Amino acid sequence: MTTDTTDVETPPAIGIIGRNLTHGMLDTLGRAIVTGRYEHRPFPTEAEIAKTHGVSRSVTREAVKMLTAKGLVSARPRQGTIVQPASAWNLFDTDVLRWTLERKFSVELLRHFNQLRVAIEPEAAALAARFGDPADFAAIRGGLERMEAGEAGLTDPLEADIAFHVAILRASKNPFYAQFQSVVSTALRTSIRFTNRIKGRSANVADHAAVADAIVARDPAGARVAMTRIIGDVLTLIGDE
Amino acid sequence: MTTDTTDVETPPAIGIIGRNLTHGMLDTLGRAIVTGRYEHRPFPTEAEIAKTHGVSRSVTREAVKMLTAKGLVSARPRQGTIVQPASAWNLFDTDVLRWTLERKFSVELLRHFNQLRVAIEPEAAALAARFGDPADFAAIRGGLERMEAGEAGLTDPLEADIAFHVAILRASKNPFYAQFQSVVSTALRTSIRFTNRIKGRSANVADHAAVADAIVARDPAGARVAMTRIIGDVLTLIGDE
DNA sequence: CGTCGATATTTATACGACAATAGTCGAATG
DNA sequence: CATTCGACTATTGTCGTATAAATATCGACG
Repeated sequence: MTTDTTDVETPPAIGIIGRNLTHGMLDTLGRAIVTGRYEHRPFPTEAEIAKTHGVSRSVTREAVKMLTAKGLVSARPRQGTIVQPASAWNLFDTDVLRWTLERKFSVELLRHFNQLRVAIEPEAAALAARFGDPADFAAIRGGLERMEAGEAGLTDPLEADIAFHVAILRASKNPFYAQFQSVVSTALRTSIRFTNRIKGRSANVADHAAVADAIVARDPAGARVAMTRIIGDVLTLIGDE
Repeated sequence: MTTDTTDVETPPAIGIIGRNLTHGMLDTLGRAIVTGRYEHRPFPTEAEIAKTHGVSRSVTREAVKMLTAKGLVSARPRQGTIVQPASAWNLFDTDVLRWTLERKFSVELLRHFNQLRVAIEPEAAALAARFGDPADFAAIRGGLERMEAGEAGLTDPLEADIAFHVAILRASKNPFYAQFQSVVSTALRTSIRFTNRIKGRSANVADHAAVADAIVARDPAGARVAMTRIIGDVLTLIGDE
């Protein structure tokens, strides 16, 4: 009946990943798409997916619908489900971001991350200096103090670093900037593996303090410059510009 | 049976919007959520949605799953579907963006748009100057020429403007920047209603030409400055900084 | 009064059936 | 021989129902 396509497909391993079958299928299919498994092979039909993975067609359909919502695929009757070009994918979706990381943990991806950060974060710092409220400042200062504590090995410096940058994004009071929390977190988490390896940095707490000081002093231009220095350093480290 | 909640819900109007029932439901529910209809009211159960809209529960489930994929809601057994805080929404999703626009076409939203653009586009122009290829340059020049033609009323100057900015985003050769095509397009489309109203601008073709020249001349810094001027003008027009 | 269990509610999963749609291919016709 | 129209078919779209799992609520009991 269904042509024997039980070749290299993921074994009937029922979705162990997510919290339910649908999320498991979503994860499996999403990773397969981002990995490029269906670049030279047609995306299977719903019936085939259901059969090869040992789930019902309902689960399959819901997973495919979620992939559609994330822009990875589109479905039309009779034509089947087709993988969309990567340009149509919603890269800021946390799932897509995770799958992308698992695919290629490359320097190129890291450079793209930081090319984005060098645009976003200085402006975010400037906005934070203009619109941040005392609670935001407290969060920023908190991240900074945890970074200092991390210098002494008391806390995780990476998590403190992330908290610092995320606090600034939130302090910008612009919902679009807040969207970059996941991207920046991911970038920092993956960045640490490289930057720590390339150079014994970490002692940039002073730079971070300069950003915080400028923000609290309501100095947008100063905050922008100080933040640019932080990320510019990272970019030069990984060989950009 | 189901408590009489047929009050102000959207009438049984079967999804006329999308290309099928599921997309119609997605659009209806998404717009309702973004509009804030369920801020002070619990999100209905799947059975209620299916009943009030006259569709099957399968259609409802698939629509809810797509909303989940976009971050608007989360569902747990027995607890029902709950609307997520706006900070969890994927604002860069084209659907969410559209619904957001339909909700509040406010100056505040326009300012948020352009606060994002002032961060993204100058860097995109700089990247385009470094990594753009002849085909990209041709697209940028094409948009510029269409803008000039638009000056004479030959073409739509807005669409030409959009094409110009989108071409630069694509020329950055960074997939994250390419993601902003929809945001920038939307921002420009809505911006025109305000900026044209506030001031008889439009004669900024010279500024755009300066950006294009710098990019083609492989001058990243010049491109960045020139692009900053374009968007800075818009920001001052709408009263920011 | 507190803790534990029964119960009910809601999503999660499953299966089967039919409808709608749109490629494909063949036949009829000019 | 070419062209157009129609039947066929594969695939998603929609529906209804049934069962399972999870968990909030409430009542009973210690």
